[in-house]
Amino acid sequence: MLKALIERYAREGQPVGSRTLAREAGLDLSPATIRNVLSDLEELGFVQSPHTSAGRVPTVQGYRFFVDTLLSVQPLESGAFEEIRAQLDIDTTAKDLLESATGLLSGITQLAGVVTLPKHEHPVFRRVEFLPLSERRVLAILVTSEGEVQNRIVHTERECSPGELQQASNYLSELFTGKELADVRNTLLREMQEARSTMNQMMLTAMHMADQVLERNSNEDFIMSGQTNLMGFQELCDIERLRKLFDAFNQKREILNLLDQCVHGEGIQIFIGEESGYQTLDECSMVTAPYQVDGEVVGVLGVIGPTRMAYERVIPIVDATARLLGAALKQKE
Amino acid sequence: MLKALIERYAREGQPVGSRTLAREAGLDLSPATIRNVLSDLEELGFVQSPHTSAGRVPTVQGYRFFVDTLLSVQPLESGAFEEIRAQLDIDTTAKDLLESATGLLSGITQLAGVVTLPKHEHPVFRRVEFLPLSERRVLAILVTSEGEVQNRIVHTERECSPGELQQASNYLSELFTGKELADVRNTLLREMQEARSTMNQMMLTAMHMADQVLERNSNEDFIMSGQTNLMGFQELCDIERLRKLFDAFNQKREILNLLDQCVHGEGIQIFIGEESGYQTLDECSMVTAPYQVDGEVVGVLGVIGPTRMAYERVIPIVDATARLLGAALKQKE
DNA sequence: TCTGGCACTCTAAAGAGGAGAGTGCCAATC
DNA sequence: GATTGGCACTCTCCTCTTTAGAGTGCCAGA
Repeated sequence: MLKALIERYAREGQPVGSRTLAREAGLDLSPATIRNVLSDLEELGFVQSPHTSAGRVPTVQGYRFFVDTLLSVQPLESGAFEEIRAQLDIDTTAKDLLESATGLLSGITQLAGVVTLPKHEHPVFRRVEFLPLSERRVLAILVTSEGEVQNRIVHTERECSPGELQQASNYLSELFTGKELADVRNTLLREMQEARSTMNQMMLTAMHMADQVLERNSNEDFIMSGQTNLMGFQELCDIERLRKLFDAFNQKREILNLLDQCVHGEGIQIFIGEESGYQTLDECSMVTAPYQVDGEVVGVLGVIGPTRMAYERVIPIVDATARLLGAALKQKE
Repeated sequence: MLKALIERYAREGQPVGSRTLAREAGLDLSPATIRNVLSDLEELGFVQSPHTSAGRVPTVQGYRFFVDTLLSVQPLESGAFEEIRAQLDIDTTAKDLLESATGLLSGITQLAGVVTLPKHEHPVFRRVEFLPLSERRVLAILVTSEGEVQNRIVHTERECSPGELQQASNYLSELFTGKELADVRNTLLREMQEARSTMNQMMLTAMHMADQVLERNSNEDFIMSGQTNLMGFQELCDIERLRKLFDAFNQKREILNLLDQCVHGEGIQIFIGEESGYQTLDECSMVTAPYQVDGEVVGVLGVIGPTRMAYERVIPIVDATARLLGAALKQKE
C-alpha cells in the first residue's frame, strides 16, 4: 500500500488520492477501504496531505520505512551493466575514469552524479626531481608510491647548475625513498628549523608538495556532473532553492561532509531529505556506495536527486557503478 | 537619452516609460518631448516596447550603439584595483591563479566569470622520465619547455629494469630535447611504423602525452565560476532557459568557440545577445579581454551575464583583471 | 472487514472588473 | 520649430468571484 503510493508519487510527483491508488495498485480494493488505510498510515507519520482535500504525499519517515523494509531492488538490466563496464573500460587516466563514472551515474539516472577522488592510505615518497627551467626558476616534480605526480615551479635565491640540482634531488631521494610522506614532511620541517640549509627553498617546495599530496589523499575533493538534471523536477523548480542547492555544490564542503560519512558506513547508504542535516538538501536524497580497490574502501560515489527518486532503480545502478569503478581502478594500478 | 534609458533599464530590469525618464534623466524635459524622442529611437531600432502601453526596452542594436559610441567607462575605484592585485598575488600554482581570477570576476561583478587556460605557442620537448612502479607498470613523465608536466602509467609487455628505463628516457631525451613537440610527435610516429622498436609501448605513451600537451595548448579548456549569480536575474529566471544555459556551460564547446574568437580581436570584446550566434546565449552578453604574458596573448578572460549588465562598470573590471592576471602569470615564469 | 453514498472542504482554473502606467496625437505655447 | 499639456485609448496586472474537480471523513449497510 505505502509502496504503491510511493511508487506512484515517484513517477508523477503529485499527491495521490485513494481513487487513483484503487485503480493502479491492482489490490482490488475500493477507494473507501484505501482511505481507511491511508488514514492509518497518516497516523503512523508515513504520509501526509498538503491540505484537506489533496491526496497524500509520503513523508521522510515514509520513505525511510519504504527504503528500509519494503523496497524490492530491481536487478539491473543486463544490458546496462555491460554498458557501464564498457564505458569504464576505456583506457584513460584515473581522473578521466572518475569523470566517466559521474557521467554515467547522472546520465543513466537522470539525476546528479558525484564521485570522490580515491584516497590512498599512506602515500610513500618515491622520487623528487629538480629540472632547471631558466636562470633562477626550477621545476620540481614529486612522485609518490601511488604514481601520483605533483609539480611546481620554484624560484631559487641564486642560479643553480644542473649538477647541483641533480645532487639535491639525489640527496632528498636517497634520504626519503620508501618513507611515508607524512614523515618526510615532518623531517624536512625539523631539519629546516635546525640548520638553515642552502637548499631551503627546495626543501620548502618539497614540503609544500608533500602537503598537497597528503591533502588530496584526505578526500578533499569530489567530481560532480548532471546538476542540470535536477532542474527538471518541479519540487526543486523554485529559483531560490535551486540557487542555494547549486551554491552548496560549488561550496563542496557540506557535500563532502556527507560523503565522508558514507565512507565509513558499509555498502549502500541513503540520506533522505532532512536526514542529511543540511537545510539546502531538504528536498533531496542522496544514494551512495563506497568503492573499493583490493578490498579497501578508497572513495564514495553516488547520486543526488529529489526525495521522490525511483530508489529501486537508482540503487542497483549506484551499486554496480561502484563495483565496476573499483575494478577499473584496480586495472589501472 | 538612449544612455539614460539603458542605464535605468540595467538597474531595474523593467521597461522604462517617458515619465520616469523625465524625472530621472536630469534633462529637464517634459514626458511628451521624451515620447517624441523615444518614438524616433524606436524607428532607428534602438528601443522597442514589449506591448503598446509598456515602456521601452533597449534592443540589441541599442546596446551595440550604446557600447560603441556613448559608453563612458568608469575608472576602476582605486581600492578595487589593489584588491584584485592582492588576490592574484598569492603564491600558488598557475591553475590556482586562474581560479582566483574567475572567482574575482564573478565575485566583483556578480555575474559568471570565465578564464581560458593559457596556451603556449610552440611547446618544446624538454625531458621524459620513466620510473618503475611495480612489475610491468611504468610511470611516464613528460616535461615541456613551459614547465608543464604530463604523467601517465604505462603497462609494458615485459618487466623492465630501472637501468633499461633510464636508458630509454636518456635515449628519447637526447634525441628530442629542444625540438618542438609537434615534430617529436611526427618523428615518433614515423619511427614506430618503420622499425617496430622494443620501446614501442613507451614511445606510444610519449606520443600520447605529446598529443595531450598539444591539445591543451590549443586552448581546449576554460574555467568558470559564479554561474549561480545568473539565477538572480528575472529575465533568465525561466527554468528551461536556465537549464539550456547551464548545459551550454558544461558542454563548453559553444563557449569555447566564442572565447576563441576573442583571442584574435584586439582588446576588450563584447558580444551582445544574439550577436554571439548561439541561441542559448540570446539573453546574455559576454565581455572579454585577452590576457598577455610578455606581450603575447596567451588566453582570454571575461564575464557572462544578462544583456542588461552594467557595461560601464564591468568593462574596467574585466580589463584590469586581464592585465593583472597577465602580470601574475609572468611572475610565475 | 469492506463498500457505496453523501456532505463537506479546499485548490486551481477561468472570468470580470478596475487601477495604473504608458502611448500617440493634437492644439497651444515659447 | 521645438516643447508642452491635455486627452482618449490600450495594455497589463492585480484582485475578487465563481465554478469544477478531486479528495476526504464518516456512516450505514452488506
